Amino acid sequence: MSRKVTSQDVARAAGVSQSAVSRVFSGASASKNTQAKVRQAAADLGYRPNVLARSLITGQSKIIGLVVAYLDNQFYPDALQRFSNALHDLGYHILIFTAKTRGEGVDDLIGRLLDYQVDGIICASVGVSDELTSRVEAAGIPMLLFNRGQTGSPFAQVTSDNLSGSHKIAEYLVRGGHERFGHVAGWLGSSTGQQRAKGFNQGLEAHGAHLSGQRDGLYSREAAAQAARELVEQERCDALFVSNDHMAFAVLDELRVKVGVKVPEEVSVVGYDDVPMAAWASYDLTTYRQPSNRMVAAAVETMIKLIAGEVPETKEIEIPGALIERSTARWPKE
Amino acid sequence: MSRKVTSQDVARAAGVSQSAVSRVFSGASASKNTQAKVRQAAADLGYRPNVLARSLITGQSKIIGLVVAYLDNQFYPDALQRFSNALHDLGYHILIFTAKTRGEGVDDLIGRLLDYQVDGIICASVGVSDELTSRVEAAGIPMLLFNRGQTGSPFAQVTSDNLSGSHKIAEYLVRGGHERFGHVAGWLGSSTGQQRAKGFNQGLEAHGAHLSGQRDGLYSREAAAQAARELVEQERCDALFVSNDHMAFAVLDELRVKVGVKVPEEVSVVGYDDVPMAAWASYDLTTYRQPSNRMVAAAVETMIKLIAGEVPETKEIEIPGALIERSTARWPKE
DNA sequence: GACTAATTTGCATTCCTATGCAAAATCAGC
DNA sequence: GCTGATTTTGCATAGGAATGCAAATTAGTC
Repeated sequence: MSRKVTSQDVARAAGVSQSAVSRVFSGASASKNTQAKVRQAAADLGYRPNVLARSLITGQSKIIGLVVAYLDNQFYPDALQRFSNALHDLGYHILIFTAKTRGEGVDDLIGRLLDYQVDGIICASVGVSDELTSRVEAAGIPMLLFNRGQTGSPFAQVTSDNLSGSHKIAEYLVRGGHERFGHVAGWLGSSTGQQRAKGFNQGLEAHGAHLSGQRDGLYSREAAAQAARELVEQERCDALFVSNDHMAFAVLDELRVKVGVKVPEEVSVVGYDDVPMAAWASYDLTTYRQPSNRMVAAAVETMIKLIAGEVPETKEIEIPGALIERSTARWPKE
Repeated sequence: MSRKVTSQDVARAAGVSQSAVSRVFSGASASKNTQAKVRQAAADLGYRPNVLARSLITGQSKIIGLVVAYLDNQFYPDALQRFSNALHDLGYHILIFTAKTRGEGVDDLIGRLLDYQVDGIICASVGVSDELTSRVEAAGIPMLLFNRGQTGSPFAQVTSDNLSGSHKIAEYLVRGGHERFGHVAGWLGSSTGQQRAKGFNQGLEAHGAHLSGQRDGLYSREAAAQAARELVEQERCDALFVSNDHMAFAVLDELRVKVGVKVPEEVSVVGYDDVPMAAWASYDLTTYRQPSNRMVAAAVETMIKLIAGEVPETKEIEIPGALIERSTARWPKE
């Protein structure tokens, strides 16, 4: 409709030059007088600076690309919300891309992100191919992996203490007096999945126990439910560590309702993440908390530094979590 | 790092003019020969058009602003995912804004959206003030309300059949042989909340029943749980309609675990939305399906039309849902 | 009031791509 | 091979805002 109002229009109305208008809105020096005139004229005309034009010249779009998968896992909408708030407070905005759950097509997504001259890219739980890695590096765009590591990757990463966390879970289950331990892993093609499996294993060994069975739950409800059933029925496990809460809920549904075993009397189940839903009375899931607030804060802080060209002291940030005792696993008797 | 590769660079490398490069990438006419040369040079240099510069001149940013609240209600991440996929397929991208759960500050958000020259704005479950309405209208940016109506609003809107849906729920509960009906409303300051309350009421009346009590659940778990408890303990309701699944889960948790009543033997609970979680075995919630796939499809289609300057035949689109019988409400005996 | 230092201002240019226009090249037809 | 029609190409400019530079204005000092 009404043609766009430009800084030219404001300049004319205020009786100053276009540069003056620009200076007022970009916070550069300007006299009180000009400030007032320009602000007034801008308000009258309904002028707002065109961010796209601005970024063309400053080279800063103030846009962060966020690639996210697994939105059905409550951990991610929750993190998204936090990212959104934190970044908006810093004047950044989020261009969002949802990746297919298994990471194909990510390369294409990121190409499109680069087209938008994003100032940085955050990949939540999404891996990046080598080819893409070099393209992003060549473009000189900071990138950060969230809740996902990648060995040999040049990018920053923020995760929880997957290794020690699952170690502690193993310990907890051993102390709970269980006998046969099973693990419903996250997708073992992901570093996070691998780390948690490794930590759990090491934790068991460290306490003289061992794994009776492990299945890949692929971060999917169906696969996890199936895996749990097998571990209980075939391997006769009485303690299950499920690699994230999202799958753990499926496991609980399967065991309680379909298989018909009592949790935790017959089988203990421990998750990982402590998403809000884990505290809901119907599940009341014993789990390991990934502090998403602190993870997001760290990720944002790091990203801002990277954008500013600083080299953060440490590229791989690990936020410590904590075991949350609830009612799906037998409590150790002290 | 390496300075950005521009169309100039490609032109030089390919031995053609900058305009030629532009034409190749924007699909305008160009000879086979030039096409090949340019494509080759672009590939060598790793050139990709700068979308921001392009949109500056075309006036189309290919960005859609999406304002979303209540991300803890699974309905919205789910919808977000669908929006993302649908819009990406059409070459659009999403700038996402999360609104505080009660809608203050939305005006500010949308101002920032406008700064980015978005081609359109979708507000999911978020109301818009009158002042903002006129600003958006003045800017000539198409806007669409998703899962939220607004009387007298000039904007397009896509909702489910809230009125007839909750009417059917009332009917279902009456036929189930219940005696005292309670309603845990959505936030009654929202049109959706009002409509569902109204439909439920009318449905009861139409079958000779009436409402024994209603509380505002404010779309929050805590408020809903409290409301349900009151309706059961004080109003002795044996049938509850909860205005969305998100609250219904809280109600089930409260009633089963905290209050200790049997669902559906003592109290029936029906939700609204049919989010994926409603089908999970632990809840197995009887509810009314809002077909988010069709709602999103309709929203996207309408938005594209609006952007193209077409006037859609109908501004208020209502997608019919369906009652999903599960196990939290007594089944009517035919 | 004169003279220097410090601010403020405007001019002109830049960021990168798309596009109207005119010139150049290609094609078609005889 | 020539003419006219059509396509391809390059030139120049636009789109909106930021910024280096120099000119103009103001403030500061004695």
